[in-house]
Amino acid sequence: VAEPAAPSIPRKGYLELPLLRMSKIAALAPAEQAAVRALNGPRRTTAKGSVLVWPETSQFHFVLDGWACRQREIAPGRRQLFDLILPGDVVGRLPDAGPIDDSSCVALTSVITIDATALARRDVQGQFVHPGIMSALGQLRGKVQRRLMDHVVRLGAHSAYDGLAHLLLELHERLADVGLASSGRMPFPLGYERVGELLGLSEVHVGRTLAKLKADGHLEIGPGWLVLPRIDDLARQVHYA
Amino acid sequence: VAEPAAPSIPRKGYLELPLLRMSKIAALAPAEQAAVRALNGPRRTTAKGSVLVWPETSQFHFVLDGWACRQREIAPGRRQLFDLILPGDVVGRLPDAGPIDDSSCVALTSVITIDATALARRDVQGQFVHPGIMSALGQLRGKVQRRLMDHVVRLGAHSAYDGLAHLLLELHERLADVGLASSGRMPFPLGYERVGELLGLSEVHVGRTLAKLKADGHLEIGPGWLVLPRIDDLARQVHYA
DNA sequence: CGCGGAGTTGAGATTGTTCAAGGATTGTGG
DNA sequence: CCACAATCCTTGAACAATCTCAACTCCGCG
Repeated sequence: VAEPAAPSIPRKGYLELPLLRMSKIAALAPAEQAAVRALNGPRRTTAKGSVLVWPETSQFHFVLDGWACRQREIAPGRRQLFDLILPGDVVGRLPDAGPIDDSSCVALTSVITIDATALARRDVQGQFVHPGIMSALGQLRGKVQRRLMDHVVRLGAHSAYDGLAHLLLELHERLADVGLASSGRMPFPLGYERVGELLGLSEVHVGRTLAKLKADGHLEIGPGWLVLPRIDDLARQVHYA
Repeated sequence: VAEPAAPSIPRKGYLELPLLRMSKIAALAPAEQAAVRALNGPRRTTAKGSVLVWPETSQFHFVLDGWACRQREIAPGRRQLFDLILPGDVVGRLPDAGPIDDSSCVALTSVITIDATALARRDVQGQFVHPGIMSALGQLRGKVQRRLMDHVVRLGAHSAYDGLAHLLLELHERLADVGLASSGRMPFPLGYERVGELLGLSEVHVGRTLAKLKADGHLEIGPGWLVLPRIDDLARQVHYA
């Protein structure tokens, strides 16, 4: 039952993803849009399972393709995932970084990033050359914290069923923001064990709960993708957003 | 079995608490310490159960006495607590506030606060008059995010027993920082239902789990206070930071 | 063809919840 | 000083959610 994945973005259009992400927050000036599109540093590929690292000289990066996560190792082989990092997201040490920006960032699939430090350039007065971009980046950091709070609610106050539904709905929303998901269909490259590490559930129970979602007609799933066929119903049912 | 609570702070010494909190992060200049001690605005008392609010003109406040929390209402009568706010902590809208700074802040006991906006004063060049204080406040905001991450770990990766132990150890550490706890003894004005709302547990299970901690010789508890008699053992046992 | 990873299924153990009732403590008014 | 209500803690028993272990399937890949 192989279905096509979500719309794929041509390699040369990758930079549209962070642009879309930022534009969802505030309109960028044409010059700022051009500055993003003009990024032409080397693209760095991080293999699935590896920690994302960058040279000391760089401050932050855009994720152009692939999924990663923020996580903490609790014990050998046991970890808690805090947040997922999706195509179009920003990683690195923004000015005023918080602890979450410093937590280790691990590739869950093969991940392509590009250095975006150039966008933080300042003029001779010390003002940002692209204030709109810097403001958008600051608000993106705010969204990370907001998601962390949502995650606490999922873990503390939701059943496995509701928490899983919330997670999928949140991911759909984030992917839709950058054009990678629409009308319930989205890429989904995570194994059940990773989902379990996000939600504090065992791999087996993730499988059973997903099966329940399927049985309720709320989910179709295949290798690397999934569909929420009645996404509005589901959102209402679990009181999403 | 009434035991004395933790050392009480005389009313006129309340401002030492935020001072201690900030000093744990970075040494403040003598002038900055004096500026904190010189705060003399009216003290505002918020009744247990009420939301903490402040006039529009003020930016942030010190909590001088009492416990409060960050929380979100999930459904009527159902809420998730994100973090506790203890004496000496800062609340309000710092510059660069994140979503958690905006979340509703509810008094869990009677709470006394004082306006500290004056400390954010700037000179004619636009520089902060008390840069050490502002830097400390920024790092305190970072600690909030760090605690939010710890909370995710407690909720997602810990058993009730371990999570509860972690919570008590964290509170002891924070209270000890401002001189309100030492060698395992600390004030503890929370009911079990509140603890349950923090940890995503039912009130009944909180009671049973605390009983288990008592049975293991790790906890003595009374009205408004508790003792962790073998705090180092406990910290080791549950792998506390 | 065989192998390994990922998903599924079943059975039993554990953990945590719910409901309900009983005891202790505290504050209040008579 | 006592009676009363309110609140919080404790306990028991039945139930539900989730975990663990283990076996089995399915599929992609060398």
